[in-house]
Amino acid sequence: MAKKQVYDHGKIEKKWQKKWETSKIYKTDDKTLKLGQKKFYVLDMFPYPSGEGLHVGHPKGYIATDVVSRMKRMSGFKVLHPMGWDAFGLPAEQFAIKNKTNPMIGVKKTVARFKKQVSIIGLDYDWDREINTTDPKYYKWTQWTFLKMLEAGLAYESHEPINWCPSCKTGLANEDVEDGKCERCGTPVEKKPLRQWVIKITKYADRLLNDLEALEWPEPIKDAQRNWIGRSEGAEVTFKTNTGVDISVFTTRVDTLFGVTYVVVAPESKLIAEFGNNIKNQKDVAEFIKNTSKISDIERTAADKPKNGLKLEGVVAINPANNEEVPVFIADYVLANYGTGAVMVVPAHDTRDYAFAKKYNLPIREVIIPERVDLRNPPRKGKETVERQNIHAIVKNKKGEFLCLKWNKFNWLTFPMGGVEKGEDVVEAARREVAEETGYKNLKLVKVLGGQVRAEYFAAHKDQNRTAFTTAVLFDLIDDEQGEITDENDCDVLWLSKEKVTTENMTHAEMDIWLKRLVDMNDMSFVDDGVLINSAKFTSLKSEEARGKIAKAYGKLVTKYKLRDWVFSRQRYWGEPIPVIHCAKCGVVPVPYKDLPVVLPKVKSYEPTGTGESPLANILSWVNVKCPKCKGPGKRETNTMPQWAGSSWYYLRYMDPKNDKALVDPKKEAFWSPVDFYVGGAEHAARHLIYARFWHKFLQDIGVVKYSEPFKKLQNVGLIMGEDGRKMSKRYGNVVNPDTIVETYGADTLRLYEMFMGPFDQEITWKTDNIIGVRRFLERVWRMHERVVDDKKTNAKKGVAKKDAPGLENATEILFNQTIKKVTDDINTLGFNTAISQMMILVNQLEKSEAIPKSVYLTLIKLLAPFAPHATEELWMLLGQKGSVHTSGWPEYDSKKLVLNTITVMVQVNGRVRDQFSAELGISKEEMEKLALDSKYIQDNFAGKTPARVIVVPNKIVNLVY
RNA sequence: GCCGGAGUGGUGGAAUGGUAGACACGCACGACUCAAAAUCGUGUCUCGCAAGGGGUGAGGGUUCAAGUCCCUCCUCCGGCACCA
Repeated sequence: MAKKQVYDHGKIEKKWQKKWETSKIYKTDDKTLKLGQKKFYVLDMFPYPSGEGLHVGHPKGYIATDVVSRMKRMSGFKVLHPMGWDAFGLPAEQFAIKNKTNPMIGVKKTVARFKKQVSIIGLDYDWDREINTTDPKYYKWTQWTFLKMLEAGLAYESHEPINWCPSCKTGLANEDVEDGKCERCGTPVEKKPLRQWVIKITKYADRLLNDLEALEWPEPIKDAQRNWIGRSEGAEVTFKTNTGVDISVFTTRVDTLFGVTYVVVAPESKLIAEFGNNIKNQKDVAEFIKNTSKISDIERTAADKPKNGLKLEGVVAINPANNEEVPVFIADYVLANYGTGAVMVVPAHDTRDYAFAKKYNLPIREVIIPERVDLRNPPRKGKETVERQNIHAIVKNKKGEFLCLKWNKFNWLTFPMGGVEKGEDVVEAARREVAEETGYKNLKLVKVLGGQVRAEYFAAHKDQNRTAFTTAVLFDLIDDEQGEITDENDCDVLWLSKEKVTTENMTHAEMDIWLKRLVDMNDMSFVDDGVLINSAKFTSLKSEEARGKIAKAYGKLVTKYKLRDWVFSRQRYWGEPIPVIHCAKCGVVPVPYKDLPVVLPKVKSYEPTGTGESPLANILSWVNVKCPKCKGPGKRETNTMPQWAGSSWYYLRYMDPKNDKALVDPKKEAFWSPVDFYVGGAEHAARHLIYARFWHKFLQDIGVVKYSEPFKKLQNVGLIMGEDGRKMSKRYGNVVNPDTIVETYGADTLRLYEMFMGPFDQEITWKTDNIIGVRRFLERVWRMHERVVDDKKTNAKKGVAKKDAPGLENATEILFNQTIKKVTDDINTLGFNTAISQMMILVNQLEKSEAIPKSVYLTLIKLLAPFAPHATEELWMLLGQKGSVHTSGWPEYDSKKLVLNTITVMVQVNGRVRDQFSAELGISKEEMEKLALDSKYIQDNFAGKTPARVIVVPNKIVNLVY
């Protein structure tokens, strides 16, 4: 048949890449779009073409989308698989500064290099749809959308302090700050008041949160977004002050309102100025504010976070719940831009407040206590309920044993315990009870073990239900001196080791709490929900119930988000100009739509000015324009947009890349949206993926797009690490260049290897040594073509009828069908590694036969085509097939031929495999059981015995339980 | 601290609750060769000569049966973090 041919990957790959380019077989023709036609939009997160070039980690995602795209095309879908460039931003600008050339030139070069590197891998992009965010024809529509947002009141100017990177000399959005440092250069970020454009993304917070639900995204990414949006429900309560200015606070724990012992205001809060001369220590306050602003965020939020504050002398706030006057502080642990910028402080029930209160020696008032119901002595119906103040005395001797009482009458095991009598404090009461019940006199107080615990139980010795508020007091025993035991209860006094003092052994319902407090002696603030005490008419309510009632009585329920509005200005050159004009008379005037795009002018110096103005401010001929409204003198906005602007909607432009009348033709948008499959790095969870979702929702609101979400299914690519286990980076000298691998092993091998390495979404270490495995596989497939024969011949040889093609032995034919099914399923679920391994299994099997039916081989070639497009295309041609394998149909399997007729049944004894036997598929349960009992192992070991139980799993297992 | 994810041979990894280690790398031995490379074959979790036993981070539990489900803990990775 086919003549002998060597597998020369270099020659083959170059040849087909050229042919595909000229024949445009991957072009997505959309002249004939019909709604309802099967479509598949598969998208890579487009790259920032940096000068560094690619390493082998970069194309992993591109290869995956390529495999999916090719498989879908072969399956008859209309496929959109485009690529473009996200090219605005700092790296290109730094390049410009260094070389004093327009960044456009640098971008052109790096794009060309990038494209070349991508091309040799044989990806099936439709390059006619290539886009570039820095192309004025593209950013015209970025600017257009901004104007629409301005119109909708979503874009506004603000002068509040923002994150400022002193090294990049530009403002940053919250999302661009990591650990208090600039995400790009690592410089600690400062706060700087600056005029800037901000977008009200917070208005979409609820929709961004709720719509996550229906997305087929990895759960961790959805979680990261939920976290970032940070919805929290709470209450706003207003504290009146003696200054006439009210302080409004936000809290999620309004149930603790009666425990407020002071109020704290953020140093940056406007309230400070509003209090004015009421503040008696103005000088100190000013000093404190100055010092706080000097410290960068990174220090302010450093590891152990010391909380600094200062009392505002002369200012007192009134707790609306109890009309109590409480002092007002400023402190650095309160943020101005979350909630109301002021908090009510409840040291007893918040760890931060607790730390602050301890440091400044402020009162701590407990209003929530844990509660337990004693399940072993639950309250009984019909019995009187008595409230009691109790103590539990926990006494430890030098051996570390605890003093306990064994109650003979009730089978109880308790600490010495009892009620607090009039005029006694808890420590006195505890000493008294120990003396009365055990005789021990000499105790040294260690500490009171936190606050009270509420417990409900039945006190059998007094025949009444108790609601006890119990305090535990911890003592060390000084010596064994014992007085007389005066208590009349029949108890034995015991010393029990630590191991015996457990929740199981001890009768106290509060035991788990005591044990926890014995271990962690420091943290005494109780932050969980519980039962209210000291809270007037709300006392005895549970936290949750109390929140609703207290909020209603003294404030209102509100919802807050951690998400902040999007700081949209950059004081840099290389970005989309924000299309507005400032006019002395008319204020902010949008550039008329017909004048878009506002093209970025060429400048001599790209250096950032650092003054808060972008370098554009120096180009007077560009800056000075007529006001479009009054025709008077105006000035262009010189801030530019962040890099995230252009990438927030690029996926829409691929659908209609050359349209100069609209952002995208609605018909095309309706056909292609949403992106069916989106692949990229997990690092974009909180930025690109939030901005893009927001942008899309806005476009939906103004009728540009049809659906509410842009990306239906998202998949993260796992990083490829260097051979040393570290991130691939020039810094570590562990970079592997894909060009070298393609040169030595071929693009098909590289593709197969990257897909075979391991689970697609998992981080994995590159090992050049392992590549040889997939290369050998490819060579075996290649050599096999020499043994291909017409199906008629193999059928004749095996004596099978023609219709039973492909004329394989039964077992092989089953394997063949299984392979078609598994490869198809696995590509759909991104199990590329197991898809390849299944093909390897088939090939290993086919290797054993002398002749391979042509139809079988052609099917194998098709299955392999998405992974190794060049070699398979060549083999397709060598076997005399017409057209391209990539436009041939995707194979289908025979669902009747997925399982063998002869099965192997395992015989288990007590769940462990001991023997096996063969049987016909579909054998009855009874038959299986009988054969299992007849098996050699059972006969040898259990002859004559009847199993206690028999479990039969049809066609698989018989488990005999003896 | 909070929220996620993951721990399986020498290595990468595979296993709808049903034969743990598929597939591949590496290694060992063998065939071919004057020889080597390439290729092909056999073996390769572990203890044991064997029969047999043990084994999926640790410990418990559910089940006829657990890598898989539940609980406690340990380790590693990722995200968020003074968000009231």
